[in-house]
Amino acid sequence: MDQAQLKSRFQKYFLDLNTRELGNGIDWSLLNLPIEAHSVEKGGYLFQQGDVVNRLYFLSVGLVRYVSVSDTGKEFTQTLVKGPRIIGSTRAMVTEASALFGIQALENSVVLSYPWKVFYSKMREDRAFLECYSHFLERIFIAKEERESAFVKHSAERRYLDFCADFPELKSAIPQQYIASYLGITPVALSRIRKRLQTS
Amino acid sequence: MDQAQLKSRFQKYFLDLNTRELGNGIDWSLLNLPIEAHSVEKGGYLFQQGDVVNRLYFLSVGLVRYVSVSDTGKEFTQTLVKGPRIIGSTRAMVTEASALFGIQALENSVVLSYPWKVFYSKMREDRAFLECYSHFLERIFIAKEERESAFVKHSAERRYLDFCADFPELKSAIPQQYIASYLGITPVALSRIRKRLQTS
DNA sequence: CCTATCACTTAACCTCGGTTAATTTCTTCT
DNA sequence: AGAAGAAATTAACCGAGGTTAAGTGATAGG
Repeated sequence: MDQAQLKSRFQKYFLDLNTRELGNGIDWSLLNLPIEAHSVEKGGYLFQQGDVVNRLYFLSVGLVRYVSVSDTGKEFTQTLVKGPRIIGSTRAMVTEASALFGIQALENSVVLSYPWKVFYSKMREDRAFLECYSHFLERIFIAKEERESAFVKHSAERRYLDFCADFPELKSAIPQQYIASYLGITPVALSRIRKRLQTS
Repeated sequence: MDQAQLKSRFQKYFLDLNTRELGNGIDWSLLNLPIEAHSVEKGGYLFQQGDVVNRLYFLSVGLVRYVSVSDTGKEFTQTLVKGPRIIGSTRAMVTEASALFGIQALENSVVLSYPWKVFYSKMREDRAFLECYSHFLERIFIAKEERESAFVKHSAERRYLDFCADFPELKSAIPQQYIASYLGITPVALSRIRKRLQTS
């Protein structure tokens, strides 16, 4: 696929970010910057926890999880995301610090990227872009707020039921160990919960 | 205190949000909107979990905690914040949904506020404001990313030690039960941890 | 100064989820 | 189809933290 096609994919998604035609005003001509394409095969990592990553990534097609590893070696899946969607670590990108989590592909995936600093310094001139970017940040923040709330307020069993309701298509598509890791428990514990549920 | 003074306090803080003189470009004259002042005494709530709150709040002076209550009645302290700082629920404000947490004052506090919709619809015209707002969103998102990471990666004991290092001034200023709630454990468990630490 | 209240500590017991390991089922590759 | 590897289940045991309740300080108001 050539640059023009990659860019139009990226831009099309960026526009879709907002229902209220905000994105339409963005002046993409500001941006003459080569876009990069990465393909990550199932099980592979786009980047690892601890890497310094200052690129803006766009998962064009595929499925990934954000995974962080604890002191004691336990894996926790922060998010599951299906393309097309913007992915990456806002923190690492903005602060140029090393990432607190890695991104692993659960299916063969295609990712596009721009270097954030350059991308942002070009686009920040554009009011429409800034408004889109704010909306994007609002959305990811809200998602985090909701996930945090669910985590703190509900039991693992309840979280599993919510997961099944929220992602019916993922329930059977991804290995149970990743679901467990998303729920913050071990595969063994999830297995126990599933048994408890089916016998009641 | 009169309107002019309240506004200048608010604006001064908004400018301080960014080290790189972003805020200086904001055209505050766009905003002729009465600011409201609330005083919340120690133990009182600015708003409760479940309330619909669509205002932008600014904690001018004081100390508050964001607290959410679980299914089973357990309290969890999401954040502790000391003024001057912008506070509130981005999610509730932006989506006009009911808040997932309440805000309780741990000291007598003074809070200023604008109605978000009106405030934003006036200020969004201003590129400098949008850039400031983006930076604000980045910052709160990054803080959440870091707290989530600490929660997932570290034990309660480690989180307590980190808390003491991060907020030495709060360690003795607020009741231990709130620290426990911030760590995601009960006061009893915190007491056990403290004992374990001092004997070793 | 005394009492009521609130915060903190300590102890006994319990529960949920973690750990390890053995067993079974599902995939995938030749 | 059959073998090898990965994923899921199950069981036995353990431990961190929850629960309840009793006891000890502290602080504040009368």
